[in-house]
Amino acid sequence: MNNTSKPVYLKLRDIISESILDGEYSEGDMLPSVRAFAIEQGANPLTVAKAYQGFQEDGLVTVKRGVGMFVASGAKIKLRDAQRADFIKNIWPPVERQMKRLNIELDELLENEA
Amino acid sequence: MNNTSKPVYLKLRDIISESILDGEYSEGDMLPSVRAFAIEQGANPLTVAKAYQGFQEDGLVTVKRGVGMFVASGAKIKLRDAQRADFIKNIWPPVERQMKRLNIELDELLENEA
DNA sequence: CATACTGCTTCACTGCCATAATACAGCGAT
DNA sequence: ATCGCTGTATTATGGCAGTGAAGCAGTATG
Repeated sequence: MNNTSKPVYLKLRDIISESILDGEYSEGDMLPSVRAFAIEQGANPLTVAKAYQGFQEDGLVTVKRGVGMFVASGAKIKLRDAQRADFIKNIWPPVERQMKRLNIELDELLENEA
Repeated sequence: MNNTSKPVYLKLRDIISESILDGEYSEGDMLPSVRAFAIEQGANPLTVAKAYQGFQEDGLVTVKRGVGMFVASGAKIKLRDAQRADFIKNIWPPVERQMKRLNIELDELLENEA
């Protein structure tokens, strides 16, 4: 949703997600280390670790202790499916409800970008 | 623990908004008192007051101290326009971005409800 | 004035987020 | 084995948001 009023570790998680979905990090690639990513994003290493933690719990990254964290096999599809399901179940319904309440048509939303 | 991911005072705010937009409370009508609405919604009076507070700051309700809170003149249109603007500016863009990223077509969203 | 409603203010508790300073543990190259 | 990287655990602290209890303040009515 809004990236401005969101906890840092969730924003970091979104950045990783998008990087994987967009192919910036392919399966088997090593993700930035917690320390490197922390410096890059101006965050605390522990906050980055907290963001990474969710991915390993979901099996999207595998940890080689002492080496680094790597994008797991099938992570891209798995991530895509999970986000699609979440979007359809949790994101879209309130959006559609709001559109109906405010009489917003899809046309006026799609015109705004060529 | 927190099955309700959204703060109570924001949910209350949404309820008020919808009631005004749907015409349940017309302009000049008195809104439920903080205590009455608190009991009705199973919330704390202070939480209700906090929800109401945002509306008076936006000039959508006028306060007659010691009497009650009343829907301001032009509140419905004002509220509708504000929510439309917010939707188009803040809500829709990330939704659309996510749809593109996940290759979600509008068709599969609109089919689910006939 | 007394009563009963109204909104609102103050103080405090709780939980979550982010940060910090260490310290520990695993791996690879020199 | 040592050095330098990797992730992880511990404990503590500051800040902030959400909620709640009690009481203060304004208004209408009799």
